Amino acid sequence: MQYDPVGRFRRFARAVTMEVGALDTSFLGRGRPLGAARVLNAIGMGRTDVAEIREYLGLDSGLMSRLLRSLEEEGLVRTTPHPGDGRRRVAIFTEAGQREFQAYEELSNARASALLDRFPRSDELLHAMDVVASALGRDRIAIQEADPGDDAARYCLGEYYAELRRRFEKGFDVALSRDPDAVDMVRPRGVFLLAMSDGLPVGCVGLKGTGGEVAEIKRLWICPTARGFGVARRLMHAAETVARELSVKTLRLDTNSALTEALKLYRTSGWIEIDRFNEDPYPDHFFEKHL
Amino acid sequence: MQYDPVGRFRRFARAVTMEVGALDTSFLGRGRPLGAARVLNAIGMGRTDVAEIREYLGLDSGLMSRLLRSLEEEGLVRTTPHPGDGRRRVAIFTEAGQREFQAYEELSNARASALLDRFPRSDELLHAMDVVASALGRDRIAIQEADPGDDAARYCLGEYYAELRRRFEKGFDVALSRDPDAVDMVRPRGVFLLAMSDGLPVGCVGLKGTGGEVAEIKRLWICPTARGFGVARRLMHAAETVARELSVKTLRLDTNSALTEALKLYRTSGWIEIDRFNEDPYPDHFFEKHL
DNA sequence: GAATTTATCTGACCTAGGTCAGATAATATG
DNA sequence: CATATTATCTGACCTAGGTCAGATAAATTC
Repeated sequence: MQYDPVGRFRRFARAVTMEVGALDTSFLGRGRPLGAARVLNAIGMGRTDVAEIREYLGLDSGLMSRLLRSLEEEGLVRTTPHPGDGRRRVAIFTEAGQREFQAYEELSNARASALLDRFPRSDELLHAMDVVASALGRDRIAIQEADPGDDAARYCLGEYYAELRRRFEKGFDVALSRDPDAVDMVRPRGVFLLAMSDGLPVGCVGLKGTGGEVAEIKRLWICPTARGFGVARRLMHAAETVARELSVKTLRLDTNSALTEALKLYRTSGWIEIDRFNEDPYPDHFFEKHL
Repeated sequence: MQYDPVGRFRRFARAVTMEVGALDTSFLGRGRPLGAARVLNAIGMGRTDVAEIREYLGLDSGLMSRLLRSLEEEGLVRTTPHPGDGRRRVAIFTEAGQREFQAYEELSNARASALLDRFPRSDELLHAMDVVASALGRDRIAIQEADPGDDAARYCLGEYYAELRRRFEKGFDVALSRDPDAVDMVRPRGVFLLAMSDGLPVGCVGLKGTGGEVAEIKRLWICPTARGFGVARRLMHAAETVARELSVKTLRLDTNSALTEALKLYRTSGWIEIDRFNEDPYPDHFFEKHL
């Protein structure tokens, strides 16, 4: 039974603006107005180009200029001309700025931690927060290349194997499967792609190359909270683009009929079902696509 | 596997301040500063006492005064002296004010609706929002009396029956159970209590009286998203308080061993297990408490 | 009944945030 | 090369939000 969806959504909005708003305005508390703190934070997040910060924070150029100046006067930031374009400027932290940013980070982490500690069933709460954040941030999910050995990549692979164990009737043991060597999923042989939603990995796919004209798609996984937003399609598309760059002419993949969403995706995006091409015990469907 | 809880929480905070912040500042859009709109909204939510609004919005008395004045000048609000206390003032809507508040409500509803419509699996999203809102709003859950025929009460009872169907081995059919007459759960014979979390009912309990010195506790239910916050204990405590007001000396209840949390609650709050006192097919445990 | 407390109002003042119209210099376009 | 366009900066100006010190009047306490 649905008890007034709009009312429930608005209750949610009220609850978070009360609690989380406090987390946002907590940028106060170090004797600096919110605007300056936000710029400091944007720089800390790796945005150095002034125009980029300005666009990200939605600021007027005049205001932006003044905020940067105040941070410079505090000795937290230095601005230098952009190497390739003399009109632009880039902002970088001084050592004091780096320390100040770290102080904000620790303050934010401590608050978040304290808030989480207050709740029983915090894993359920975190899962709910993931669902909400993935939904609200669906338009900001970005595809990026990663090393298959990175923490984020290993996290995705771990979740992927866990899901196979749950969904395959006989379970899943990665040792029995043909586990591709990591080097086959690193350029120039292949690539490993992650879908990142504001810092959280929510999907992955591997392109396992051989150095020749045939390569294989492996390990396509989307976090349950990020399904339905077209992330799989974007990951596959990005993998195909890399394959073309690496002069691959034919892509192959195998999958299991328990993975119904994946099967549907392959069938609606130009893949053609072919005969079994390996002796892996888990797959029962095989596909091919010419680039 | 937990991928950095604090990071996940902060990702959530960023996502909602982006999306939901827009919903908050949407109080703009009718040519009125946020402060005035928030006061208008507070009045619309039933807060008429000026001091009460001031405290709710956390405003300085000077600012509050000016905001009220501006709403008066717009012809949206009238202030009159408080009937019982000449220092206080109460703010009430004029007809134009009522219309303006309605306009804000419709605007907010439309935005919420549009935002929800963008998502597939919106029931999953709403459930996640309920989990988050219940957790963040746990300190604002209020117990109130209600008529067992109200929408909110019927919603709780419906969820309660659905849960029994799921949890009892043989299912549950309310027609086979001794369904108390509604009048037994209305004063002066008994009472029906709801736990409300910012407008959403998240729990209930019935006190079914006979007019005599013995009464029964029925229909204790807590919404899954609100469990672990002590709501059941508060509901039971409130029901006992009403029972004492109604001169009840002995409380009884029956329950089923599938409802483990309830059993645990009764055993740790002064209830004593007694022999079966009715022929209802579902319960297998019976308790009594002397007030 | 005098002294204190409480709720509201008023005027003076301040800061943060934001807009707008040029100025300046570098780059892109014809 | 002349002419746009772009990124930033500067000064002038404005509004919203908020603080503070009294003023006023009603209620409470002694």
